[in-house]
Amino acid sequence: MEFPGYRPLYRQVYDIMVEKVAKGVWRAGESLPSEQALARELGVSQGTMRKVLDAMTAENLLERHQGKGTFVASNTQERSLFRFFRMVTPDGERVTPARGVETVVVRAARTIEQKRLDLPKKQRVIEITRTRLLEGRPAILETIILSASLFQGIETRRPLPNTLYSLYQTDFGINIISTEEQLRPDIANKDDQKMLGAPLGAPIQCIDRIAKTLQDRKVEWRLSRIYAPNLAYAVTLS
Amino acid sequence: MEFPGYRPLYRQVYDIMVEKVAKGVWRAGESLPSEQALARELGVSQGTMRKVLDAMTAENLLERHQGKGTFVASNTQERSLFRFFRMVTPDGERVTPARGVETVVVRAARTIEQKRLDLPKKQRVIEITRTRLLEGRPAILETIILSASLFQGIETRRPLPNTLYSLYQTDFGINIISTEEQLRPDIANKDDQKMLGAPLGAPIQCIDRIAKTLQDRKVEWRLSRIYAPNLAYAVTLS
DNA sequence: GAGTGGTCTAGACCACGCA
DNA sequence: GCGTGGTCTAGACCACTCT
Repeated sequence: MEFPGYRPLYRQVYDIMVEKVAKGVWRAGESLPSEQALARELGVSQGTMRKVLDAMTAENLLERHQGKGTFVASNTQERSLFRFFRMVTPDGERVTPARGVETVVVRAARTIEQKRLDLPKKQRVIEITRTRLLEGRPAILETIILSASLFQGIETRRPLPNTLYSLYQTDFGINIISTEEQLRPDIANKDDQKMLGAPLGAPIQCIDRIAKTLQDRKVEWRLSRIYAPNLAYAVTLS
Repeated sequence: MEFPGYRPLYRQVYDIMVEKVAKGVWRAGESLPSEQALARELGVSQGTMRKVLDAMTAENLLERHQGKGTFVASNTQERSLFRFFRMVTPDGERVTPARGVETVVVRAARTIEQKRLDLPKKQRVIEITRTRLLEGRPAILETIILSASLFQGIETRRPLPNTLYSLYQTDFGINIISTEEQLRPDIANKDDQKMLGAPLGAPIQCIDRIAKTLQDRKVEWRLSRIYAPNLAYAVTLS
């Protein structure tokens, strides 16, 4: 690993600004000072400041609106769904899930969970198991693992909202900005039959997702089993 | 639909440059004139030209290298695979497919094909059916539909390369820059059993892909059936 | 009209690749 | 040492929003 002997100014400013946003110097949805003010504050030109703010906007970290100002991006419910929930009808229209039943337990972390979430040893985790409805029918069986120390008290919030990521942000200061997903096909087992009404042996889409914060910290591991014969998982690669 | 009464200069320059790249004014892999030269040629400042070139770089249309120049992005085989082929091992390591058997036919387009590829009526299509190997085993069964007029003569090129997108680019001047995919789980049928050695009823990942050019023209429709028990389809959302 | 982000320019200097 | 892209600045003007 070569350490860069040269660090552009805008890179340094970028790191400072990301740090500030991550630390919550400004709340989600709140407006930042103007370009001018920030540039003065950090002792750089307005052009350099702009480069930084534009970069952060491109990464969905900030939102800028001409005439209004620069705002910390907020995972509103719709936006959060729109970004990370990818199921569509054959026509390409997005569907949105509704809440089903849920159970929450706090327990010791298993080895695999420690590994997937980079948890320290002896860490406790929160396990959320829930179903979600698509088109009025139970269609998704989800197991969600969270670090108990990061999400202290989430087990007492019942019922949980449908879009957990906005809850993470508003109540725990944790802003999910990217996810890594792996998809595998599977066939319905007895659990799927019981919870989703899927015939044994029916095709199931399994999604294994790790959700990460700004600083690339892995904070949620989610396993979803989806039985939705008429829907597909849509993604655009470019 | 409001028509924008105001068109920034860099937008106009962007459109001109994209048009030039699309028309093949410079070949894939070739270098463009320098920022300075292009700016002079189009009568804008170097800063504006830079903004355009940077935007095109961000869209994988150009590549820029300090000290060397600006180049038309080329879908080299590895790059093309890296971008659009998403299968990974449980550890997250990418696997690359190898060529299997293939058949090519030219025939009249079906209604569904006309619709998916926005083809004019009476258009003929080329249908490529092939298998691809993963880890030495037949694992992917693919049906590829192309407009016969765009890819005239491709049916005589046997064997076809593993990475079709570089062939489209080098021999037909068609540069795939984005794809829209829909994933659905399915269970193995007799074809899958025969061609891939999948047990009847085994889980199969189906991918329905439309590939698009720079101008958002839909040029390829590809249906893949994947039987790969130890692999997953990986994607990062951000 | 005041304040914000958005565009555009001109010019200086830096880092990199290559001959 | 030259030419390339990469960084940084200072300043002008434009478009949008709100009051």
